[in-house]
Amino acid sequence: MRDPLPGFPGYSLRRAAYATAAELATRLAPLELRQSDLSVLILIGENPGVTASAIGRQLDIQRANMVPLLKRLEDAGRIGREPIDGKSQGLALTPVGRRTLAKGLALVEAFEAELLQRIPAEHRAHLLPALEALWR
Amino acid sequence: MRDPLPGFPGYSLRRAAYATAAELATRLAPLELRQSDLSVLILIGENPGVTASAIGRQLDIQRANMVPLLKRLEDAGRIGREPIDGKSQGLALTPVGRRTLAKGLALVEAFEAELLQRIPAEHRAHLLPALEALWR
DNA sequence: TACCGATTGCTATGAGCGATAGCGATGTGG
DNA sequence: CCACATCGCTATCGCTCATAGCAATCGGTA
Repeated sequence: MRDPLPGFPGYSLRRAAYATAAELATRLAPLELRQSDLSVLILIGENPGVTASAIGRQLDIQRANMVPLLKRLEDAGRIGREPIDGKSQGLALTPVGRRTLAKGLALVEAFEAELLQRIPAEHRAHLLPALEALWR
Repeated sequence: MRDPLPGFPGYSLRRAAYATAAELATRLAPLELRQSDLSVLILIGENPGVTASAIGRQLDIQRANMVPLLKRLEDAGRIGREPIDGKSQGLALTPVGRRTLAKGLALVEAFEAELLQRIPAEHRAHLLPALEALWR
């Protein structure tokens, strides 16, 4: 079948993103961890005491959408909240959260390394800079 | 805030894909055309008489999800169906569909060219081959 | 100090895309 | 001829993201 779509960088970008996201999700599933959960855990781990709003801004997740995400992490005993003042709360990992983060991070790092391996060597180093130019 | 995520190619890939998809969707909106609609129109335009199943296989869209998509295109008078045999139907563009395709395609090609321009010249040519290695 | 605009966390809701399970009808190869 | 694959379809669900609105609180300024 004639199909000009793969020749479009934007189309290939979306297909590649979907394919890799689906594969990562499969690998994270045994940990009962979504990609969004993990990215939030990573940020909380690196920045103990951050607020939900600050994380949302960093990851471009709307405040409204942080609510169920954080509730899920809290219900799983992975994060704790501590009031900073009357309206803000600082987030931190629990011991369980730290273990989950360690497992998830190891998994992701292995996966990311695999992705790079799939790319022909001569193109490999160019991917990240090219991608960053598209969204940062 | 400390944020190691952009250093992961997979993460940057998803962010870049989302950002560009959102921008393209905005540009297609005035045509009342979704990206999935346009990709299907493109394939039908290039392959008059194809079946819904064949398009779904090519684009990795489940048969079940092709149904509302094609119904939308048909309701908008953009495609027509003609029975091939008792269970298959060939799809073709209507004159309206051809016009829509031409507009959408022009828009997409301009957008894709813009995307490439955003990428520093030394990385530009490497993006497509690197992406294709990740999903094809 | 009193006030007003900005911020925070939240509820409710909808759109878009994708997935699965199952169904009746039909085509096709052994 | 018949078993099996395929086709188009219904129904339904999950995930991600979006918007609108709300009460409470914070912070800078008059």
